Order: sequence, then C-alpha cells, then structure tokens
Amino acid sequence: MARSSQTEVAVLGALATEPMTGYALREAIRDVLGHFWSESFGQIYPALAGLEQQGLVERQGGDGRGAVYAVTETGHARLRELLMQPIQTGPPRNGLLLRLFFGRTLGVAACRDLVTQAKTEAQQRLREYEALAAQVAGEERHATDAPFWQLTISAGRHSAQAAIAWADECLSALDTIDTQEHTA
Amino acid sequence: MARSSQTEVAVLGALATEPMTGYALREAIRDVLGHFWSESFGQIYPALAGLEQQGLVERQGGDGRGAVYAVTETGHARLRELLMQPIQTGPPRNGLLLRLFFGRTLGVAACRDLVTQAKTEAQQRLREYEALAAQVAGEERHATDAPFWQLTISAGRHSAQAAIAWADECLSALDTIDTQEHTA
DNA sequence: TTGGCCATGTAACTTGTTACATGATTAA
DNA sequence: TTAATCATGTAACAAGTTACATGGCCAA
Repeated sequence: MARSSQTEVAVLGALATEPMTGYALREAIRDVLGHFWSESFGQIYPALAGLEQQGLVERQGGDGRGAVYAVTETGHARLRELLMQPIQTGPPRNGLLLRLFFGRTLGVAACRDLVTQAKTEAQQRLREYEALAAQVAGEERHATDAPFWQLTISAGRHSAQAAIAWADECLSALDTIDTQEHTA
Repeated sequence: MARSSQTEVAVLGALATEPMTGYALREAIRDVLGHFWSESFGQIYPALAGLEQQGLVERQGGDGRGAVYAVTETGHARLRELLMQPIQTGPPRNGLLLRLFFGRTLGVAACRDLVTQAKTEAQQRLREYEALAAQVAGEERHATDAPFWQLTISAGRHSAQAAIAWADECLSALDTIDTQEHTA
C-alpha cells in the first residue's frame, strides 16, 4: 500500500525491463518514461526501500553502494497485478487553455503569442518523437519491448500533431476576433 | 503569494466573467472549466478568503450566507498580471501509456482492452465537446467570451480525435504483435 | 587536488484531496 | 416534516517537490 501504487508500477516496471541501481532508475524514468510519466527523486528511493522490504525487489551485488536492484518472482506477480488495476487519472490542469478561456481579459495579442509558442513546442516535440522512434527501432536489446514502446511514442506523435493543427485553427480564429473588434 | 497563483487565476477569472457565490464558483469551475481545469472544494474557499483580504474581490449583498463575490478594480489588474505570467506545466502522468509501455508484462490482450476502452472514452468526450460547442454558440450572454471559449472546446475536440486515431493504429499494431508471437 | 558525476538518502515544505461539521432554505 | 439542495467552512491526511547532506570514484 503505502506509496501511491502508481509509483510502484513505474519502479517495478522499469526494473523488470532491466535490473539497475537506484540512480540509474531515476535516470531511466526521466529519460525513457519522461514523455508520459515522472517520479521525483524523493519518491524513488523510499519506494525502492518499501519494495525491498516487501520482498518484491532484491539487491544484487555488494550491499553498499552500486547495488543493483532486480525484481523477484513475487515482484513480477505484483507488477502484473498492479498493471491490471484501473487507471487512475489525475484532475486535468491545462494552463494554456485556462488562459485562453479568459482571453477577453488577457487580450487577443497575448493569446496569439501563447498559441504560437504552444505550436512551436509541439513541433519540437514532434521532432523528438521521430528521433526516438528511429532509435527504439534500431536497438536490438529490448526487441520484445520495442513494439509496445512504439505505441507510446505514436501516442506522443498524434498528440503533437493534433496540437499543431489546433494551433493553426486558433490563430485563424483569433484573427477573426481581432477584426470584429476593430470593425465593431 | 500564498495559494498557488494558478488557483487564483481560476477563481479571479471565473468571478470576472460573472460575480457569484462561493458555491456557484465551485460549480462553475467543475462544470465550465472542467474539461481542462479543476480545483478541489478545499482550495476554493481559502483562496476566496485570501483574495478578499488582499482586496482583489469583495462581497456584495448580505455579509452572511449567499454573499456574492465580485472582482474589484485591483482584482482585474491582478488577473491581467497573473494571466501574463509563464504557464506552469505539471509533470506528465499518463497511466494508460505507463501500462502500455510495460505491455510485454501486461500481455497483448489486456493492452487491447485498455486501448479499446480509451477509444470509447475519447468518442464519448468528442460527443460532449460537440454538444458544448453548440450550447456556447447558442447563448447570447457571454457573447464576447464565446469566441475564446470555442478555442478551448476546439482543443478538446482535436485531442479526442487524435486519441481515436491513435487507438485505431494501436489496435492494428497489437494484432501484429499477437501474430508474431504465435508464428515465432 | 579539484571538479564532476555516480550514488544514497532525508527533511522540510507545498499542494491538493477527502471527509467532516454545520446550518439555512425550499420543494415534496 | 423530511429530504434535497444551497452554502460555508475546517481539519486531517495524502502526495509530491525541493533542497540539503554525505561520500566514493575518476579524470584533468
């Protein structure tokens, strides 16, 4: 129980892919899951300690520094169990849409800037996903995981493309509002 | 300072649209901003009390129950200021993608179920957005706000459509994985 | 021998949610 | 007169982030 079981999923899942140290785990979560998940430093170590106490992971190698954590049999079973639990969705929090909603107060020009910036960021993300997809496709380790990883990358691509299309639509719409205000 | 300024934006913004009671405010945030924002009950009242103390909102009508809050001059200035601050984005947390990433452990069949469910939900959301857009277009109060509100609804539509397209792509891809496993 | 990175943790703080407590008003 | 809804708040808890503290190892 303890820690949000979501954190346990991320930690157990990452270790199931490949045993590693706590430090490497933190980097893997940041770099590999980073596009759709995050765990802060202060969550990972306590979670790891808890998992070890429950016998879901065990240290391999020296007990001291540099100890590599691996998922036990029980740990694999627990992971499967956790993965099948209903997905917990957090409350939505989109700062961009919150600002646009109050666009009358913010002003059309500032709205344009925000949307333009969002579009640029989405384009950047899109390039990152393309690169990531190519990289995953090229690796031979994790070959059995790769098809699943591609699904998550594809989700990012679709989302970024949608953001770009929306931004373009927005910019046209904002022009219309602008015109109306001037001519009214 | 105090409360996260994000909560202040939501509260001040909603009251700027139209003065209302704390109770109505809670409902407005849930029902109107609900697709991209949320504030819990326990945040709204303290935030409101803080804003009143800073002179950014004031009570109109009886001091007791049923008092309507309205944004003051200073409050409008503060809102404009807050809206122009850089957008704070929370860390990403997508439970569906987290599960798919560990799809090898979860199993292809369970992945299919998750994706199918996600698709159904996206279709549902899409219908909600269509209805919402029609409703906003039909209202004559808030006519100057409507164009901005449509932008946020459009964002939801694009996002839902992207989710549906991605889900279809996923389902095909999952079939392929399935086939490979059986033939390999 | 110093700076950077690997490595492990803790403690304080912020944020946010849930449940509880209270009471007025209104419709059945 | 009873249940629902409007209305206002608080307190306890859960979750999550940041900054701090520590030390080994290795390369310049």
